[in-house]
Amino acid sequence: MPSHDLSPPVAPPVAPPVAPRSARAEVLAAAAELFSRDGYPATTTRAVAERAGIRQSTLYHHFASKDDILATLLEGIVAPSLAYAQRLLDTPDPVPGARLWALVRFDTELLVSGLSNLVALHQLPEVRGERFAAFRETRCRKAVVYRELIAPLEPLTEADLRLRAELVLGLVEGTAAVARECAEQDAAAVPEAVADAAVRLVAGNGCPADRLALIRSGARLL
Amino acid sequence: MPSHDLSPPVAPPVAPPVAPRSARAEVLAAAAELFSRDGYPATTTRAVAERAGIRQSTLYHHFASKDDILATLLEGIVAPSLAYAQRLLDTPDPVPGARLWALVRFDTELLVSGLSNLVALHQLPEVRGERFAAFRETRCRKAVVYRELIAPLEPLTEADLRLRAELVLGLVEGTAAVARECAEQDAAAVPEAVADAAVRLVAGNGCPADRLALIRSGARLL
DNA sequence: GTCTATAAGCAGATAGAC
DNA sequence: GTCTATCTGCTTATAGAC
Repeated sequence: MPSHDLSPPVAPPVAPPVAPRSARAEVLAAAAELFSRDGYPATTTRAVAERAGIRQSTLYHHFASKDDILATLLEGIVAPSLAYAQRLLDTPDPVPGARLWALVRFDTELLVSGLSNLVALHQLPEVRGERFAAFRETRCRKAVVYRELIAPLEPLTEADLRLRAELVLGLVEGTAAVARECAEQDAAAVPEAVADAAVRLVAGNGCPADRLALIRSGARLL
Repeated sequence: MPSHDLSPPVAPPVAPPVAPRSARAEVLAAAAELFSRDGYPATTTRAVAERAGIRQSTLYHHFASKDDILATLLEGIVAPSLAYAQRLLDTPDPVPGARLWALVRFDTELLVSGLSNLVALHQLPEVRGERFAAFRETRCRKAVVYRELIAPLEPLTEADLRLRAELVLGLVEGTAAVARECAEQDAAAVPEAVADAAVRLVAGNGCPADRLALIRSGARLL
């Protein structure tokens, strides 16, 4: 006898509209929000658990420690940035400065999109530990990419090149926190403004508006 | 009988070569160092007291709370910056951009001279409390000064002006932490490099090297 | 003003039942 | 995998002698 009437008359359950995040993902999301808002040391594992809808002790089935949560978060956030940066290195510059513009825009967008304070953590004392070596390593590689993108644009000594790359990084990271405050502003405009500023900052002989427009259009090809 | 042989044959004790800092000053110095190095929440009052050469409980004879120490520190650091900024506002620009250059240089020097992380604290969650309202207020006034120094340099909309001022602030604050890492670099050169970068960043039509040299020399008159 | 002693609470992490 | 219960240690801050 066919069992066709045992099959449900309605459509079988499909994925709910909101993705059914695993408990682990729920914890990461909660931690990202709280670490950003209140800072890492000030956020208790109890608060993270509560927001994730589980008990404090259950955290330790998914993560070895509080540090482990932070490290996972940081690595996951920095990874796309580095991937994009590496891709840019393999692409020729359509217009001189276009790749730099694109990378700064990408990074700033990453930072302002909800996790600004989190990425700003790279300069926090907590991240000095062994557990975060991989994260710091990634940040160093970012600095190298910036140097390689800037080098063809300006005749600079090695020291000046390093310095200017660090200035761009400082601008990106320093602006992230700032951007959150000015929520009044069109938040979408901030990453592009930072990218413009970075290009002007790097250009020793100035970067007039028309050349900047050229760079912007070149960056759209990347 | 004269007691002349009771008086010491050597010179009477004079003030020791290192200034005899009061206990309060000692605490502030210790806290500045530790808050900068390890972060505010991670620094215990015990550690501050130990470094200051007193017991933990004795702190509370000089300060009402741990927050009180931080607030005192922050206000003391930001005050000279604001004083200098206000003075600049009362002085005409010898060369367009000279005042901006001078202020950025001053602020960056303040930040890199040992207390970088401390000033970077302004964007930390801890400083959101009522106790730190005065500090936040000061920072806002700094932003206003930057706007007023930038406004005469470029024809900008109100929104763009605000944005560019925030970018300069972000650059200054973001670079501070960075500068510490590159101790290899001539640390003295960093503030001037940041000032150069700020001027280039602001200039919409570019700032060639010769004009920058002019600005630098103009800033020396301030 | 500095000390000893201690209060009162909360942190991160673990044990073990279900 | 999630829970309840709890351990252990450390935190800021206070009380009160000297």
